[in-house]
Amino acid sequence: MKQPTICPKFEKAISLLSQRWTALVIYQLLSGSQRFTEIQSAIGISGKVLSDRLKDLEHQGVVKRDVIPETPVIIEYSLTKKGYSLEPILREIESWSQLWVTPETELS
Amino acid sequence: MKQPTICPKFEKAISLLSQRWTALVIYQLLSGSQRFTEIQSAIGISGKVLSDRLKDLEHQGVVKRDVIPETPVIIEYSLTKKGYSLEPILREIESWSQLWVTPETELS
DNA sequence: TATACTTACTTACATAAAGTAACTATCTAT
DNA sequence: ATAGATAGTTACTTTATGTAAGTAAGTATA
Repeated sequence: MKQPTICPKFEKAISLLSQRWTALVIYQLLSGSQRFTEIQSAIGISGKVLSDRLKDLEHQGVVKRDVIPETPVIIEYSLTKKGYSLEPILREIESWSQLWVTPETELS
Repeated sequence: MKQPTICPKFEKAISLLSQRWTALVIYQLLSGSQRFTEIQSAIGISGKVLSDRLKDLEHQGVVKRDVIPETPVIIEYSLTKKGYSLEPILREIESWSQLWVTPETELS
C-alpha cells in the first residue's frame, strides 16, 4: 500500500459521471428543461434506465422534477444549480471530442 | 423511436469516459507511468477489469504499454499524447468535486 | 533442491447493471 | 369506441463487473 489513496470527493464525482447515461442526461438538460420522452428520444435511453437515472440525479441534487398542473399534467426535468455547475466538465469533453475522436475510433 | 440528435463524436467521448474505472485509470496515469499492480492497488480495481481497461485504452490510443527488458521484465503503462489531452477534463472534475461533493452525498 | 514470493495477467463462476418488450393508468383526439 | 401520447413500471434477457483462484516466468531464501 505505497500508493496515495485517491480523494474520496473526486472518486464520488467520478462515480457520478461514469455511470452510464448520466453525463448524457445532464448534457441534454443543459439546453433547458425537458420532459421524460424528450430526453428519451434525444439520447436513445430506455425508459427504465432513464427513470432510474432521473431518480438518482434528483437524489443527488443535480436534477429537479417539476409537475406542471396543466391538463394533461406535464412533468419537466431541469438542472439545479449543482447540475449547471457541471457544464464546464461537459464542455471540456465536448471540445476534446472534436479534437481527438477520429472516424476510426468511432467505429471501434 | 427517433434518432438520437447528439453529436457522435461527443457520444463516443462520453462512452469512453463513462465506462467504469476508465477515468480513474487515466487520472492515475496522469502522475506518470506505472506498472499493473501499482494502478491496481492505487484505485482498488480488480486485475480482470484493469486488464480489460488497459487493453481497451491501448486500442483507443490513450494508453501506451511498454515492455522494459530488465530481469525480470517490467511492464509500464503510460499516457499517450491523446491520453494527456484528457487532463483538463479530469482537472475540471477534480475541482468540481471539491466545490460540490458534500459529506451527505458521499454517503449515498 | 524445495518453498515461497512477485508480477502480470487469465479463467471460471457469481452477482449487479442495463437492454428489450410489454404493460399500466391517465388524458386527448378522432 | 378506438387510437395515440405521456410517464412511467414490470418481467425477463443479456452484458458488465466482482471475486477468487490459477498460471507462467522469474527472484529470493533456507
